[in-house]
Amino acid sequence: MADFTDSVWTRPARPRTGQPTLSREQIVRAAIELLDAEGATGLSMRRLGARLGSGATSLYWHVATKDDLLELAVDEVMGEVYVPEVGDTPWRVGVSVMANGMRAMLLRHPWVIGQLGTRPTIGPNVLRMSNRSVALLSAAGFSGPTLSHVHSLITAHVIGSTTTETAVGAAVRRAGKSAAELRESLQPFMDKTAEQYPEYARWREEDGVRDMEPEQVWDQSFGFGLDRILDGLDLWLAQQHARTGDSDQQPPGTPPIS
Amino acid sequence: MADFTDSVWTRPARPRTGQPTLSREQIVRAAIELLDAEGATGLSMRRLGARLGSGATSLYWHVATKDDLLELAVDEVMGEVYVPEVGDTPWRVGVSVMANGMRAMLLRHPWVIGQLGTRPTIGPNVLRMSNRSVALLSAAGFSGPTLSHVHSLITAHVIGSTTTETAVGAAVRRAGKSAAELRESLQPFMDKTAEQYPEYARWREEDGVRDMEPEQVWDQSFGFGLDRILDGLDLWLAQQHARTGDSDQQPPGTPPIS
DNA sequence: CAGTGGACTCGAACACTGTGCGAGCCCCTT
DNA sequence: AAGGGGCTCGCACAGTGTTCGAGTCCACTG
Repeated sequence: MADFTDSVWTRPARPRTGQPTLSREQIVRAAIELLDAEGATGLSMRRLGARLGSGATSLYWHVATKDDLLELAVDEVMGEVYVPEVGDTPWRVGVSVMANGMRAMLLRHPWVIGQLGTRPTIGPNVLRMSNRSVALLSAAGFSGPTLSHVHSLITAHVIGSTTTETAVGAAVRRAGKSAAELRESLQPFMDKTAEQYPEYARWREEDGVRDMEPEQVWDQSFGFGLDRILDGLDLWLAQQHARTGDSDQQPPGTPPIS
Repeated sequence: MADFTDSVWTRPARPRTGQPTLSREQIVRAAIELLDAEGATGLSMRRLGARLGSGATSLYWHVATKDDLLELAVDEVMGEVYVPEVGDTPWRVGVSVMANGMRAMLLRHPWVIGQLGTRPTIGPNVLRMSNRSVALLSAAGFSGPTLSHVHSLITAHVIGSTTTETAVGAAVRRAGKSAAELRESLQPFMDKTAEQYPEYARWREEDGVRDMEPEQVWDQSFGFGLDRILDGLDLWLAQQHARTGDSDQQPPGTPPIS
């Protein structure tokens, strides 16, 4: 049984010599390509081996198990998200950049979502991100357990909203139609269930979303949520300041209402 | 290829006669039990069949595919979450009850998380929940696309925060140790990486979480985030009211700061 | 009452999956 | 020249989801 202490990250990497034809980095990169192209079900050791021009079981010299490979792949793509250096921008902007960057990355690699619930991510790139995030939030005026909660709140919003977005993305892809066509073909079913759910139906008529690009709607929804969260956090900071009574030193954030 | 139009919910159920030994409901219930007990990897058609005392392939008469079965199972457990009737409580309370209920359900059935990113959930119980939620938010003063965004924001917070929570839950379970023991055994690794990430390390020392029950920390984190979100939404409602100028008619919500 | 058809169960089989094992290759060191 | 370790890979095993066709049983019709 795999102990958590014994994970890809805690175990020492195998020493390398010579010029082997395969390398861990190469395998991870190829795995990511395969995952991007065909989703989580498209990745099998045999197919990955074929893609690399080698036997399937050769991979096991460089990677202990498929699960480890996935963990490596997740951390690798986590490295794609940029988190601003502290002091470069107001904290709201810094957090927004991080959140939007992480969302964009999850949309580029939708298979990551399915991995996040199965094991905690503690790879170097994730830790690097966390480090930056902590710096950002610490400078904003958060500390102790609250800082942790704020970090969780931001990433939870990214993960949560992206989860539902990739879900319908997957459906659209499976159907092989455009999102609009799919909604069209789903219409009769929705009409039928709408009869049972009056509130839902009433809202569906007036939502005024029918003639927008789906992408725009997602972006808007994500941005709206993030803004509300940041507003709520700003409010909390203001209250905290009022309570402790040091009203002379402003936290380096933009005011909640512009 | 499975069209989305052709899903478990749009397809008519098979007509039933006689007293067959298997039923769709029974299969779904057993599947949920298996999933709860052993996680997503523990569910296989053969094992499910064995549990029900029947052949594995008999299940395919009642359920078109394993994917369909999972969809049914997800919707089934979605039915466990209670969403208050509109008017019973202030909207903040109503939303809190819904969010906490959904979180509790996801923690009871951690395998659901892994399903949410792969396909959209449009089962009857989900629709029932959405209907209630729409009613709640509509009464609170949200409408149009914003209402949709608010609904997404709430569920995203539930899904996102539960995702990371179940992730470490899975690790704890795999390790076969308690959460405390696991963190203990992970300590040397964390210490080593902490050297590289100063901010992270500094915060880890002062987070003051080390001697709390992990469950309490999760609860606290979730509650903190939800409160910030609700504050942000209340603020938005207030601004909206100020803008449209009807200051006499208060929305039926508790004030943002008590 | 005989018989026909449909609801339902199930075993065999197919094409896959992740992974362990041991044989073999190649190059570096002694 | 001999050895050994890094590395590749074919075979095999246990298990997966799903298809197909044969078989059972019951309700209805002629």
